[in-house]
Amino acid sequence: MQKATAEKSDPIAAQLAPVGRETVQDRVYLELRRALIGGLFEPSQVLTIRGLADALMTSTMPVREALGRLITEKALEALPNRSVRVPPITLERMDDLLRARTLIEGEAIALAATRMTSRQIATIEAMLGEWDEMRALKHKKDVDREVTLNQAFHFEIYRACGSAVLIPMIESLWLQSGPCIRVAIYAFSDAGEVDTAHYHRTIVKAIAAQDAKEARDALVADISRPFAFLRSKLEAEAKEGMSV
Amino acid sequence: MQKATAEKSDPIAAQLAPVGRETVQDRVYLELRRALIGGLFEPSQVLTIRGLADALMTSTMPVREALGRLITEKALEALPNRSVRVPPITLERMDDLLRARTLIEGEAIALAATRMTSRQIATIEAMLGEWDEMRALKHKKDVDREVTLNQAFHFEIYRACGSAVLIPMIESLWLQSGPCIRVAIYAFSDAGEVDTAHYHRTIVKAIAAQDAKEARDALVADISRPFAFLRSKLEAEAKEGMSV
DNA sequence: TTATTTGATTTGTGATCACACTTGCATTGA
DNA sequence: TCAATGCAAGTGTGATCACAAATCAAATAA
Repeated sequence: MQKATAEKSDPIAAQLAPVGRETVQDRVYLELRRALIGGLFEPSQVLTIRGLADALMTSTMPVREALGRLITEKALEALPNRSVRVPPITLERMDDLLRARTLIEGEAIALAATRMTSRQIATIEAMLGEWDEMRALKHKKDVDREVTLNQAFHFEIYRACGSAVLIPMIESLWLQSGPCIRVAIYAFSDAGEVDTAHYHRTIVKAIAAQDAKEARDALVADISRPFAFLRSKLEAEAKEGMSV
Repeated sequence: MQKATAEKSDPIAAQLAPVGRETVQDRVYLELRRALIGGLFEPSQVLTIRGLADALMTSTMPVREALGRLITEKALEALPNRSVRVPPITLERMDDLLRARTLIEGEAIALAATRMTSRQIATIEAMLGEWDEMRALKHKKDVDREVTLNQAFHFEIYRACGSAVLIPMIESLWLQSGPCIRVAIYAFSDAGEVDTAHYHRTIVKAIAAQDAKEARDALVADISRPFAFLRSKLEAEAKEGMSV
């Protein structure tokens, strides 16, 4: 019995879960992904291989490969100096990202709206409740939790679209817009919280009714908001920079 | 004068082109990309780091990093055995890829249709002529050249859409559908050539007229064809497999 | 003959090292 | 005082090695 595959005849194997063998590189990659989507790095911040390796308590090898992967999906940027940084925010890039996100995530939610099972719908409804719960005790604004919950809500829907091609593209888009979004949420967290829950409720309602068009519209409104916030902030800063 | 930046005041610097410093890893990555889009690897083929390193005449280091990057953009697939292969063809994946491509490339060409300068339009018109030229001496069917020219034509248009976010996504989609397309072209190269030129002419005409909708429709028809070919081939094989 | 086991080879992963380039700072010169 | 020079620390890249896991083939047992 040298085989690695679990055999039904083995009564012990049936009780054991496969232990999995994820590599250090994968852990580093996923950790950096999490940090980027969560906005833990700020735009234009420069990252060094050895610095990250120290922080993550590994050698440079897994880090450099993870950085390379993040650069190819445009989550990070390779400077001509060969140093790498998280891409800076510009108005053009924001608009570009928003257009791509409405296009692709809109398509994904339209597909999901006609495919989600009642069980899946129940899951995102439960998330709605979790959201209200968090908002109830809003004495401390827990931006991290807010971001995480928002991500979980959206991807629970996207997963249901059934497209193995669209979902990675959406993840890439979130990776790219993560740093921007965090800046927007920080700047407008008070104004943002209320509306987010409202839009999410609209989305759930539309999906429950299997109304693809309504779901898409609600989603577009949801993801457009932080971009609009950020845009107004950037424009204000630009104007201020002019006058000073 | 230690500075690396070219200075206008220096009469010598004005005549020298920057030498550039692309890494071995980049060359390996681009070479593998080219091979994948061109369909030089066949679906389900397994690739080894040391094998590629020998073929490319480098050490394993640049190759493994390039493979990692290609895996993150789904151009290659990491098996649980930790070996990597080019993804196999399935009907579901084909439909998935086609849907994503019509969605995103359709949007890109619609944007390009309203933005292309007369100079850019002249460029793709010239490509049309090149296509006819190649078809004129079709005694030997040069599939490589056909694939290359087709790619150049499409990306000349996509580049004009002005979206730094959409273009890399399109490249990723071509990377993923490259192996499938090559199989389709090989199987139906005789039937394919004529129509390709026709659709490309329609596309150019629509763009020249700045008709975004017509351009999108023509593009969708163009990229749907090889997928439809491949689909009929796969279905035929599946039926054959049933009866045998 | 067929199934299992054993051993040799191949393969991916991570660590370490050498080298070249960049960057920052102190020193030197006008 | 200010710019240019030179040195030192830091950083990315590629090569090589050690190790564990996987694969394949021959040998053995049923």
